[in-house]
Amino acid sequence: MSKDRPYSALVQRLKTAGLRPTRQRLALAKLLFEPSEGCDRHITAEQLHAEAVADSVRVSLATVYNSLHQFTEAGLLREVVVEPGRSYFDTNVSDHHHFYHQGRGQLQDIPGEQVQMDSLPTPPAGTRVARVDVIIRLSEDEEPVQ
Amino acid sequence: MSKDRPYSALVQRLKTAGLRPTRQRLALAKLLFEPSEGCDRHITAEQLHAEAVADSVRVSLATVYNSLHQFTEAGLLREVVVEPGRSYFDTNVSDHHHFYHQGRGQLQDIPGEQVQMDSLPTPPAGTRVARVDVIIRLSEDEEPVQ
DNA sequence: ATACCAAATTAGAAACATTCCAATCCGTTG
DNA sequence: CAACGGATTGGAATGTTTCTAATTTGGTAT
Repeated sequence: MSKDRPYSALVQRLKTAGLRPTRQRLALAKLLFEPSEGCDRHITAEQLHAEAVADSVRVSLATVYNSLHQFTEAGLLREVVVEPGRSYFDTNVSDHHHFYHQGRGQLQDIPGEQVQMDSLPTPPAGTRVARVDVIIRLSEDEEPVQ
Repeated sequence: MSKDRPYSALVQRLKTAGLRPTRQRLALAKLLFEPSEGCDRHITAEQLHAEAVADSVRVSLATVYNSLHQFTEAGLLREVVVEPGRSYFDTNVSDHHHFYHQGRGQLQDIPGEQVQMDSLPTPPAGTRVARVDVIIRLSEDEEPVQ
């Protein structure tokens, strides 16, 4: 009777998104969203696959890719593109932006309200704004505080 | 005596950047910067290579990649990453941002002054801002003007 | 329960952009 | 014009992502 209790929230989340709560999707969702619900992760497909394998979850890389894209389409994840040849998936889907630490290859969230734009251009005719991405690219500071 | 006249500006541009004005680099620079000096191009390595080949320039894809990166390091180009797995190179190196037409896979410049930010977060300790990229992602407007 | 169907998963191949490599070529300098 | 170092080259290698066709699975109707 308590069989699916610990997963019920995740199961519901998947069902609501129109995704069958399969063993693999559930395990991936657990890894993505549970470490602590407020904690925002920026993870690649390969990394998530490695985590799953390390956690003894039997899941193929293809399924990880499929799931990440399905989660993204469902609004459970957000895809972040900051470097060529690799996609990051962000568990934070609220309105926010990113620091990108070139060199470390590391992403960090910036709460939406910390970036205020007081003017945006109007989109070209026949189009509408789907999203605004602000990426603040960081370098190592070569003159540390003395 | 007028042997290198038509190229002198480009030759100078390469030399100033510390790049030997080889046949290949000159031809690529011509394709990139000459179509009309004010016109801003967003081009991939493959596209530039195709243009070169179409223009009977004998140059390998490896050299196109090398040159694009060297031009970028020299500040003659700017690399723009908007979709995973492909890099665009922008001939406009002034302060500006981009519309990205998802679907068409097409970039369009936004003059710097059309995006005004009245607050930016301070970068984490030990880092400094290398660049701020604003990408306005556009979708097809599903309800056109009637 | 059981059978069924559609959806999901899988391993491996394929695709794709990009980088690497070692051999050759070419610009520049003396 | 010789020689040196940088540039170019084709092809192989890399890394990520997508595709494919076969198999497995979850949900539903029986």
